[in-house]
Amino acid sequence: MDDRKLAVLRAIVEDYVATNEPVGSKVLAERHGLGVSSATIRNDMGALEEEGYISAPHTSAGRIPTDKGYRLFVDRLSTIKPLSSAERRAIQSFLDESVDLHDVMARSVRLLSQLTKQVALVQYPSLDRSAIRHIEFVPVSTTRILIIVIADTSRIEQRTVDLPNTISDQTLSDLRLALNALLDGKLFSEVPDVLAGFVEQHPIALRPTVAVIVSTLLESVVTKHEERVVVGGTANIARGSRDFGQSAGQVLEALEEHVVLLKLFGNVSAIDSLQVQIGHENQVEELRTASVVSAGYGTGDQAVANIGVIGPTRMDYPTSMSAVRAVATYVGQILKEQTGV
Amino acid sequence: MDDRKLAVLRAIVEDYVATNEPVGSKVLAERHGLGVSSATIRNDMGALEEEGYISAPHTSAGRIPTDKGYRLFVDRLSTIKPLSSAERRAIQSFLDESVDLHDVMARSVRLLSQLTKQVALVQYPSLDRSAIRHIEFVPVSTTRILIIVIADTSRIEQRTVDLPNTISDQTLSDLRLALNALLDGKLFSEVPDVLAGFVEQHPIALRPTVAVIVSTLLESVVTKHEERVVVGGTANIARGSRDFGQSAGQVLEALEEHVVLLKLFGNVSAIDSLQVQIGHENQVEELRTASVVSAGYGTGDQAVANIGVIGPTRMDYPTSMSAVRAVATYVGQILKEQTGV
DNA sequence: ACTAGCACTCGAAACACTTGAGTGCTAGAG
DNA sequence: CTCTAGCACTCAAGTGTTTCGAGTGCTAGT
Repeated sequence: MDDRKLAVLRAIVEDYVATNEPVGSKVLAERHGLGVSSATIRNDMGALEEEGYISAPHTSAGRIPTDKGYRLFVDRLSTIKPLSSAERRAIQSFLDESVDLHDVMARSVRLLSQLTKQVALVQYPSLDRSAIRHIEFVPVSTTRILIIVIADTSRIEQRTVDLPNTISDQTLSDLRLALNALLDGKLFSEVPDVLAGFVEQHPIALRPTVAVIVSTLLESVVTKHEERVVVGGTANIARGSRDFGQSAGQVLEALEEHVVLLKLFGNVSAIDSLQVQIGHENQVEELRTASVVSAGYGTGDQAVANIGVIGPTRMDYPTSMSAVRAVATYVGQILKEQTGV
Repeated sequence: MDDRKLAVLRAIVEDYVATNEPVGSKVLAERHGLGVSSATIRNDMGALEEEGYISAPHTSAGRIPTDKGYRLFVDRLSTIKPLSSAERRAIQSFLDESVDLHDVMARSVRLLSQLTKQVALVQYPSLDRSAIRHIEFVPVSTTRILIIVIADTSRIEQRTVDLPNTISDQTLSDLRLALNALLDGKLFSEVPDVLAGFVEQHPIALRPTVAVIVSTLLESVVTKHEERVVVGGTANIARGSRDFGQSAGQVLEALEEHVVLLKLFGNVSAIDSLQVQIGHENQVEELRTASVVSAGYGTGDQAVANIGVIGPTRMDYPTSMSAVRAVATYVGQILKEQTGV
């Protein structure tokens, strides 16, 4: 593809993102130093339109990039804009103040939405990728206990469970020791295998009780564990209200469905790998006019969850990408500091 | 005040809430069975306007209620519409499926926003009103532990802390037992008093370590504990976009500031007491065009936090009030079931 | 005390008209 | 062969004007 045509496309994208107005050949020739006249640019634009990279809302308006145009821009024309060192410091110090996991999540989402002026999405560390650090039983009454599972990613799950029989403090304590010995450091996904046969190792009188505890444990770590996602900066949707037009409500609605958000992220992407989904490329019907920029984060070399932003396809990709990458990196670091050895 | 004038006011409020159009004397006479002609109603409307209960956007439009008008309506003219038993069952069964505190909060906020078509706000149980159920230490490395505080309201706080010296499992266990013995059942607010002098009871060699633990504990339960609030149904703002007009963005923005939300709720209100703040009555500058309906909830006779909805002053108060009350009651019940004895 | 009738007001919708940015095409220059 | 200048054409958006009608306040009458 012609070099100048690419330059024209880049100029169109950048101008449109900056002004939110369809961009015409004239301003392009004047303000973007392409060194050719508007007529020449018109020819190139014609060709670009032919090939599907740009389109005109109507005859007498300028051109706007299509999803395909943005895709080419992201893939070949843009360089991820590095953050200023002041920004980096600001991010780091803001996240450093977090006292616990919720705080880290809340601060990241706020940070990201402010940096990008988009809606930010932050997924809690996925239990599928967490290991057990500790299990605790807290007696609530003689036949009722609170089971608490602490993951190495700082996530804490709790379940209340009613026991068929009363249980002594001593037995409970023994059970706790036994389970911790077995499960400490094990991945959540390994738990069912490790616990196979565990119930049968106990005296018959105790088995119903142990069975209830084990099944609740299994339920909380494998079957029914939720993926949690935090959303922030929804006000940014209303702000640039032109972008989503009438469908702003639909977008907001979709963002309330956490299932949708997870679908949007797809699988947990590898650490440091930026993923960009433009417009129709994402999996969610209602969000076909939106783009998602996401990255995985994690404490080691393994990613534990995703983080990202969602906004109109007309988005400042270079900035969003660098912000997402930076925040993902720092969140990983903080988490490592808080939970690591 | 004249009975008929009150009836007219009620009709205006109900009609305006239903149609979102300024209501004129004619439809009022025709559709609300007041048994008098439009001219008579015009006279009454004139009087009501004089007294500040309604106002006209412009000469040739109908009237709309003022904040003062809504206030009178809520105080004297409306009866809280009871929910159908089907609705009650639906609420109960939906909340019954919750597995833990987060789940209860998430489900309540969703439920409330769907029932009222407004933005729902649910505050996590306030730590100020919680007591300690259990404290746990999980060693992360030889000089680093995770402190976990479990409240009787199911809230769990965690902090990672670096110790000045290594600590043996035995010492840690002793410490845990001692602290639990001291603090179990104590209100968070009582903790500082109870722990006064605790450090000094330990051998000098241990004191730095104990001091760090105690100060972190204090910090997490008193100084720096957050009030957490969940917001849901923000899409409802965009939906009836006429209501907030251009300022929808501002409203969304305000709702992202959790400090603002707490200010909005004010103090935790008593259990079962519905509170209604109309328009300018609330404490938040940016939300002067919004009304808040809230109630306290709790596991016993003491409320532990607030729950409510926020929407335009033009809101269906009877429905909102009954929904808020019902959800508050059920949330209290569920929490009691999950945490209680 | 209520109602019928009437003149008046003023926003909203409809319409015609103008403006100007942007286009495609063609002919000519380098 | 590539670029540029010029020109006729299109069409959204803005502007001014007109019409329409819902709603009002007032007055006279029952």
